[in-house]
Amino acid sequence: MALSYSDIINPSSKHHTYSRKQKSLGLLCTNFLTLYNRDDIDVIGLDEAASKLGVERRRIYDIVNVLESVGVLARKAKNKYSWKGFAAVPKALQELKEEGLRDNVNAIDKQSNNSAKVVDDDEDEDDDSDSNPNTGSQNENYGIIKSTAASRADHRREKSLGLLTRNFVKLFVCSNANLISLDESAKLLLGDGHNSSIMRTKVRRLYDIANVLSSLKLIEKTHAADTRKPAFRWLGLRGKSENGSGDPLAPLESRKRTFGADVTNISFKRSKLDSSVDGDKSQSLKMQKQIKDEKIVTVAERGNVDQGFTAELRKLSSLALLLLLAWPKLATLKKKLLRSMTGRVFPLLSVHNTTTKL
DNA sequence: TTTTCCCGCCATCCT
DNA sequence: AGGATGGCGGGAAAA
Repeated sequence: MALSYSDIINPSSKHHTYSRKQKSLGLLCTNFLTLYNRDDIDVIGLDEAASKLGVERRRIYDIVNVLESVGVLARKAKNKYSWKGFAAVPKALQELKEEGLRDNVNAIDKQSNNSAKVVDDDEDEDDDSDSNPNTGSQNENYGIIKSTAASRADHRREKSLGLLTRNFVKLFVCSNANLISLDESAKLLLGDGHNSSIMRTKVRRLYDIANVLSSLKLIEKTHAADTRKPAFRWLGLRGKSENGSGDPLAPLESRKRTFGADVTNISFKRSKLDSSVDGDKSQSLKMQKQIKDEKIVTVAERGNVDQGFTAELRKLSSLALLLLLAWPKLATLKKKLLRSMTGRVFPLLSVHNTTTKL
């Protein structure tokens, strides 16, 4: 069979031992896509997907939740999702953008109570026990956040992978920063001060999300321009302008379907494993990332003045915006700041970015 | 070592 | 009750 070994770059691969790479969420998502990204697909059954892809149900939930957040899928019923395809992504992103801008803007007058939640939150630190924290308080979040009814135990939803995904995407879509590291994200999506434990967990989730978003080519992993710290760059719908009917996602790469690609994930347990049969697959090579080398954060007009300083300022302002977006408590301060910042020292920060880039 | 992040236990949310 | 969902974090493969 196609024996393109799991990794072209693995000459010394003795007897393949357990490899996380072939079990990654990203790969699973890619396989999921090659399996269902077709016009004649309507509904997708979770069990069916799980067995076809050779993974346990649990993993399907993981990718399905983020795919749904971006519009590629829509939950139809129990165990059933409908395929929307990449054609639905632009709209979903647009909505996320509006939603994000809206509810950080509608924080206008809220001085009465101190804490508000829009992005995400958790409970108080340290014990405290008993007595449910929130509840009674008159939440001011007007609509937007989807769920119309605030079910009591709906507290769970607030930590869902889906919500996290949407908020993560909002960070990119609502600001002009297109490069951000996961722990910055975690910090932004969480209040700044938090248990390292909470943070760690949040980052774990972000890794999961980032992997499938990467598979979708909505983001790409790189490194911060200055530091070597890994970070993710927003790609959005690349090579998709106008629109012409259909869809298409494939930015470049006009390859048709990938025949012979084994879409099934071999199921080796995490420990040892025999050597019978090869489990290759590796459907097509990754795809050349050829996003040119864009320098630092966002484009910005090519100034030739204090390049370095300007870049730093930009980066700073971007982070500041993100922080503000994620921290509704600072509504008032935010307004003042934006008012004074906009169109001046931070020209590229004008909130109403306009033109939906994506 | 640190960074990634898979695995699957088990709490929750539906039927 | 029983099945569908999906937090959550241990701990091991990858840098």
